[in-house]
Amino acid sequence: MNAQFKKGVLELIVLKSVVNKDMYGYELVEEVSKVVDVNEGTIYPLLKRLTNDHHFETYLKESTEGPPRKYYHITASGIMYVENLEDEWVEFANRVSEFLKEKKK
Amino acid sequence: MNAQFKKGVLELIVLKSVVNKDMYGYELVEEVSKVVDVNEGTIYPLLKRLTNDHHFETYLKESTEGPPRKYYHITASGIMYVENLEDEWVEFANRVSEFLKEKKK
DNA sequence: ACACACTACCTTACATTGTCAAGTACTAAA
DNA sequence: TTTAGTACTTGACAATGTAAGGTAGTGTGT
Repeated sequence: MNAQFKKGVLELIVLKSVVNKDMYGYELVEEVSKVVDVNEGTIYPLLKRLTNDHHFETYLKESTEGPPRKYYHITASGIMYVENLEDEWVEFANRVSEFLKEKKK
Repeated sequence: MNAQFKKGVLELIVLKSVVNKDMYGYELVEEVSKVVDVNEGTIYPLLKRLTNDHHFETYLKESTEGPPRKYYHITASGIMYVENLEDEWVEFANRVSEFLKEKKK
């Protein structure tokens, strides 16, 4: 899978995943992997960035299946950010699709 | 416009543009700009990369409107490469669109 | 003749983001 | 007690787009 295509889009997928319910990192790796190939080394730094930018708040919770989980909760700022990001993606993808369709004629 | 979304996609747009007819750099900057914002500093290094990878061959041609133009012609290798890249992009964009649609429910 | 705008190309320093590989540590099953 | 699965972290690296600057040819207006 082309690594470049994912740039910026993984952020969108992670944010959208967390909008509905708080999730922890390892869970997100699996969730995002259903859409596009991704590995831990990509997701954890991304979560840290989004937290530093105040789009996420975090809290720890014990687990019976391993070490404590760090849960991510989206903030009001995160909500605004993801809505804007989604609009941008849709607009971008549509423009590219239109271009490719034109070229096919 | 989100700079990250463009990663890899500009390459696709440039390649697709040159499939039909040979084009020169400055012309490509304007062509690609119709689809997504882009500047010269992005396109010229990209053209060089694709030429180094033997996806393009180049030749110079005089112009009455300014300095000589460097034309880019796609090679057989370039054709194969762009077809594969387009398939990957379509597959990728569909997966992301599906995911976003799911989240909307 | 001179300045300016437009065409056309190139390059360097930089920022961002994804990959790979390694490491830490807890729980449970073989 | 070794192994597998869960869970988080980090550092060195690669790829690609951006910004800003430079060089040079052609044509227009003053």
